[in-house]
Amino acid sequence: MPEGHTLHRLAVQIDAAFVGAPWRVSSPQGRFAAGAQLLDAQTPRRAEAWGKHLFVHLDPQTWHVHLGLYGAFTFRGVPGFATAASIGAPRSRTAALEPEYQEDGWLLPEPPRGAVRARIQAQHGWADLRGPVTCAVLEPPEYQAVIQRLGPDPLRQPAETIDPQAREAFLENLSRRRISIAAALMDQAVIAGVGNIYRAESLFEERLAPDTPSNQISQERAEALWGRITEQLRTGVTEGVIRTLRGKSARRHWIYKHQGTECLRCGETIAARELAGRRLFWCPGCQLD
DNA sequence: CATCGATGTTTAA
DNA sequence: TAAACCTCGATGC
Repeated sequence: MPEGHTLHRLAVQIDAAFVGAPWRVSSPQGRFAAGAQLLDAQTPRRAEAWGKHLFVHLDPQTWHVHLGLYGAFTFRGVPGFATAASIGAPRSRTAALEPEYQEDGWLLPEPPRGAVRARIQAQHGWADLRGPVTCAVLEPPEYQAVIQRLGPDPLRQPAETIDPQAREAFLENLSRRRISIAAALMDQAVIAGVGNIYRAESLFEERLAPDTPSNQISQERAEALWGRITEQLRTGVTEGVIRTLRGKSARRHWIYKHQGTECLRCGETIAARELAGRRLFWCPGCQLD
């Protein structure tokens, strides 16, 4: 589930579990050996999410992680060390840990299983990172370069409010592009944190046709879309999964992966097609403009 | 046991 | 536009 909500949950959890005390960093798989050596024994100062990017700030460097399609962190430790056992792409649940401490007072970690790019360890637990598309140590100018390419992230607005500046930046980005709204929402320079599921579900709830040119959407509709995405992402952070559909069924989404079935709002058959290498889902019956 | 597919991005053609 | 990256649960035989 690595859309924006996942990374914000991850930042919160890493902050709670690792920030403020020296950590141990290794790369059991070996592909991050040099970076791990730079981070090892440092004290992480702050974890931050921006869109689908995770940054853990040390001094003066920054650990940069992007989970991509199938990256994930798994957490293990004493009870209370971490709330979620795994954050990122789906991972099987593991059995409860039998805590055992080493002579130095640190929890004895289990041997890494599979391809663990990075293991970060605190005194009472650890986390393993598998399958990220990005795992790198950045110097301050490199960090600046990464965030300069990112558009506004709805989850960086103050809690329960809309930041007019961020929303305005989104509107400005839409108006300056001659691409469809479906393409624009996937462009992390337009809005950071939206992926294929939030794209489908937000356009559906706003009744926006995916092929509408982004620069032809009225200010009112664009502001409503920003508000809708904000609400959906915040629900994702709270629940840990993307849920746009409320109700008694286990079904979470209005249209994502429900092509060929009846739209729950208008009864028309939900459609799907390929757009820029990703599946696009929409309802031709009620997403009309 | 083999193959497929996925919430994503970068690079090459 | 296509392929590569890289992991693993789900699916199929």
